[in-house]
Amino acid sequence: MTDHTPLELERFLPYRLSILSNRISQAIAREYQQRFDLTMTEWRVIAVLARFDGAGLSAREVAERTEMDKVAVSRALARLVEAKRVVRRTHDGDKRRSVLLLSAKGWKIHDVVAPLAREHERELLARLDADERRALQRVLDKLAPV
Amino acid sequence: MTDHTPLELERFLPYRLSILSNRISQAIAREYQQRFDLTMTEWRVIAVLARFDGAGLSAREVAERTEMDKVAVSRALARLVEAKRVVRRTHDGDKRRSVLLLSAKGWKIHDVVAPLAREHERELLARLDADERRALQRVLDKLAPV
DNA sequence: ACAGACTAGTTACAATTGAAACCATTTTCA
DNA sequence: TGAAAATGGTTTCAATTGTAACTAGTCTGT
Repeated sequence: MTDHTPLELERFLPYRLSILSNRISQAIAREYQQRFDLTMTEWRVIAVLARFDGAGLSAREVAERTEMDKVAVSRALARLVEAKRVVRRTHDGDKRRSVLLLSAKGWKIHDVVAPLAREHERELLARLDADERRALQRVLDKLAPV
Repeated sequence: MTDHTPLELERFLPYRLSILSNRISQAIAREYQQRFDLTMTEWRVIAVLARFDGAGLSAREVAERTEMDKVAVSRALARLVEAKRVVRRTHDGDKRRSVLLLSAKGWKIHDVVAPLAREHERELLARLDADERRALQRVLDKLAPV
């Protein structure tokens, strides 16, 4: 008799995390997707460019920061530049590298979506008490160190 | 002067969850994908069929339980049935519905992958102390109620 | 009994994605 | 120096996925 002990999916951590994460990302994405015709990948690119404002990140750095692969980033950037949401110049001193900055248009989107995303996060966290919030933060630090 | 307060991605909950969840799922998936030529979708189908052993779930019920959409499930099932890892019969009394059961082959895979997945989970949770584990559980219950 | 609404599941087609190959440039080091 | 390796980024092609439309079967209300 072999051991058929099944996975209790509804308690299995990787599964629950995946469900939770999908639900949350989807909820936020729905809003900005139709409102700005923005994919999640594109939004993340905008978010890092805003976060490292003035740094003139390269595509590779954006990829690192977002943990997305470079092809995805390259494509997102192509669309963003095309839509004039991001300005792309060439690095002086290294002609391979691009220098990326949000345009006014890009900032405008950021300034709407970022508060919206924060609001969403706040609503989520409101379901937890202070202890639980702290614990969650600590757990994330331990499980997914940057 | 507009408010450019950027999102601090590295502290933003939805983002962190998404990174964490992807890392974990990928880590487990890598193992069974090459070892059994099994996609994540297929593995989840196997997992629920194992979990509700004997119930003879329909495709729709599998879709509900896995929170995947019915087309994805339909395709996963097509491959699983083709590979004789799942047996599909027709429900008596409702010829639309299928009745799904793991075959011996399917169980064999389950009996390797399930412990492997559990082991992975255990390693993850080992990084947390008892309090943190409890807190995580509670937080998940609150944020993603079944 | 049977028309219309509904449900289970599949198929077809377009859009998205992933892997590998690719180009241009820069770095390394013999 | 300059040949080989490495890096930033894009392109290409195939595989995966999402949406909508579809088939087949069941249920509902008259």
